[in-house]
Amino acid sequence: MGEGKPVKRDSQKSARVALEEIDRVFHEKARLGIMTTIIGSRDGLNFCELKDLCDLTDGNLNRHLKVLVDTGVLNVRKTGQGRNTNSHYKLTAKGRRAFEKYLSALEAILNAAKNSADSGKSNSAKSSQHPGDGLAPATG
Amino acid sequence: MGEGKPVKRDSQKSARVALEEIDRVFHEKARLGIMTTIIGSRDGLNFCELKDLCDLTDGNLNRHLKVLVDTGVLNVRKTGQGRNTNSHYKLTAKGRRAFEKYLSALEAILNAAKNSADSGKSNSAKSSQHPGDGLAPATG
DNA sequence: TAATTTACTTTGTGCTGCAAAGTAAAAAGT
DNA sequence: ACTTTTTACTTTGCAGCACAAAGTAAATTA
Repeated sequence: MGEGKPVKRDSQKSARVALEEIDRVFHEKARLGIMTTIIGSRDGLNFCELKDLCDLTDGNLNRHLKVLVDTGVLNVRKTGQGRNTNSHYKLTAKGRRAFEKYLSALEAILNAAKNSADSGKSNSAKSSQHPGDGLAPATG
Repeated sequence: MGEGKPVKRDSQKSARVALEEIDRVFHEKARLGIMTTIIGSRDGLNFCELKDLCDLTDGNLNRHLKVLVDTGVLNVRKTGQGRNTNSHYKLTAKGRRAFEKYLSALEAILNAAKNSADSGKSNSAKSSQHPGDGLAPATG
């Protein structure tokens, strides 16, 4: 027993384990937005709806969707041609599972960080109680 | 006009707002690890400690620390020379505030995503058009 | 004192995100 | 009818970033 701060060490460890579960496919602003948008739609969304909801440029959205399709997170169904093209994107079962795993990892990191933030904040005694939800702003 | 799912829309909206608060400086695996590690230490950590705790290569750690220092998130204090160099990194007040803001944004997105995931779950996910394609488990 | 180790720093490369430009077809204007 | 505009994407080019290999400086060991 030489450990002074078991709580902090625990946080670090779980954060590190969770960090390994962070899937780069999801850990990207634009794609995180796409996923958060599409995961709530039962029947998927088409290009234009996504563009509108995610506030991305055409090319940018297209690229990220391609990544998500190529990794099997989404599937596409394209109908029509030219101006009438409709590309309908939908979450796959694998995609959902993978994303939920990512979310779990994020949650673990978040909790670890909040916990650590608490313990590292004060300059003197360790008050290891954490406010349930909001992160208290730093003092100075 | 004509929205049927207020809960989902709410989630999407808050997720989108939070997405804008996602600071690229923190939204990167390695740096997230560094931050999560260093935020729990009252007096900061030196290069070697960070290297050990974050499991990063020298060059990689150095680069990310540089980014964090250059953006004013961390400050460095270097003593000694050559093999005796000791680079001590510590969170700045600004850095702490910024990181806590990032964490809050992450939390909002996480909640929105979880919320949306629940509402979008029911009948999708089973019928993928491209089965069999493995989801790359990007663990590296 | 030559080789090794420690504690970083610099350099090179390949990938990724982003937006501008391009394409195809329908709709609108003349 | 035919030219222009709009819609719905796709392709291309570039800039920036992450990562690791190689480099540097000094202390320690053989």
